[in-house]
Amino acid sequence: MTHQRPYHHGDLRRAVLSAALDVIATDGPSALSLRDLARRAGVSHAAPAHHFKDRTGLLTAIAAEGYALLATALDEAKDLRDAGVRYVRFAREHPAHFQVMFTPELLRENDLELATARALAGERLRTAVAAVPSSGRGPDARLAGVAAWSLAHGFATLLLSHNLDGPVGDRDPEDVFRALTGMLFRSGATPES
Amino acid sequence: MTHQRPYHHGDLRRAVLSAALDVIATDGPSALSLRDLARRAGVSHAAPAHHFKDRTGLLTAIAAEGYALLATALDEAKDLRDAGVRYVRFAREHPAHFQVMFTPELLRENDLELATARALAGERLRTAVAAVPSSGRGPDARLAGVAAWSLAHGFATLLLSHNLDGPVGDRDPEDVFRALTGMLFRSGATPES
DNA sequence: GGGCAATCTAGTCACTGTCAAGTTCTGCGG
DNA sequence: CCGCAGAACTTGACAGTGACTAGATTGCCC
Repeated sequence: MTHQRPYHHGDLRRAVLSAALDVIATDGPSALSLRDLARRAGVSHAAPAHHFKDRTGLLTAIAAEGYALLATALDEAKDLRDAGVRYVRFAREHPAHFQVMFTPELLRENDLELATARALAGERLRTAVAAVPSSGRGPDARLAGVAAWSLAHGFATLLLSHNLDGPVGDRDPEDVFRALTGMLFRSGATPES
Repeated sequence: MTHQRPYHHGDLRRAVLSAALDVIATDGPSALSLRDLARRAGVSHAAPAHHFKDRTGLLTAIAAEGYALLATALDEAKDLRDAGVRYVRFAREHPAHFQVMFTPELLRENDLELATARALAGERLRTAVAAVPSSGRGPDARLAGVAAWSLAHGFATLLLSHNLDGPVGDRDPEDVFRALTGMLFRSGATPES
């Protein structure tokens, strides 16, 4: 596969992508520089633009890849709680993807690959919600989906932004999340006007 | 009437801040340019740097202001659900603040003003959680707080990233959120539409 | 008034994304 | 095996950016 490459890199697209994921995970998307990525790959400054049209194209590709990864992760979920756990795990294992996926102003929203990947992930989410018997497909099956998604998404987001470092401490975040869902969905949960 | 633009702007700090909020709300923090803000204020390109040391300083000031606004909003909350509603309302009314507040890599974390404002907002959140009688101050009062925060934060975040445009439709997001909490924290009170 | 610090201007430097045009390699039909 | 179309990459240029500096202007307080 890869051997000597004086001129052609071999798999520049993948190299740039993974370098970008590193940068985003540590310093955020705004610290991303195409020239820096090119430097890391040992390639001229304009080479990445050939694979991803521009900066937005690179980020869009990352988001699409993220939605695809999320879809496969949710695919194997046993029930809704497991789907939530997998959602949180995905955010922790792929923080760069996660961050970019939910920052629409960085993406080319009309990109085909992005749209299909996102649609697939949304489908997976919806089936996980529909698997809960009590929610049925009533008018508030949607509401249940929004509730579950909000909880998982909020937890993941706060986790990544280091806002739960205190409360969670050194416990396994997935365990904490499981405890959360057990608390909310048990009958006779904490009443509240 | 004001005659020709004087040498001194008058309130450049406020002008730059509000222009920055406009830009961030529509195009995100990465689209923010100090030079552009200076241009909008009709001032030389280096003028903003005198008020906010650098780009990071500007964003840090915005985040601090955001935490202060959030603290006062939560201050008047009647109960935990109301606090959640106010949290969502804050995110919708101050999307730029909200976005910057939870993007730590854009901020100067050791800034004093930021730290105190954040601490105050956190205090308000904690008292709102503690006001729920059954949660008491047991070992999972923390857990309840994380649950409530995650739900509200996730809902707000998904809302701002236009991921709930479908499910929520044209309903008032605050009403939807109220319905959510009624669903999760089931009690004697029937969830309203 | 006189001085002084806050405020703003003007110029520079290194860096960035993007474009256009050139160069080198690869795959493929003949 | 050849040759050539095009993909992959380079090179060079341009405008815009953040950060820094030195200097100009102004309001303000004694």
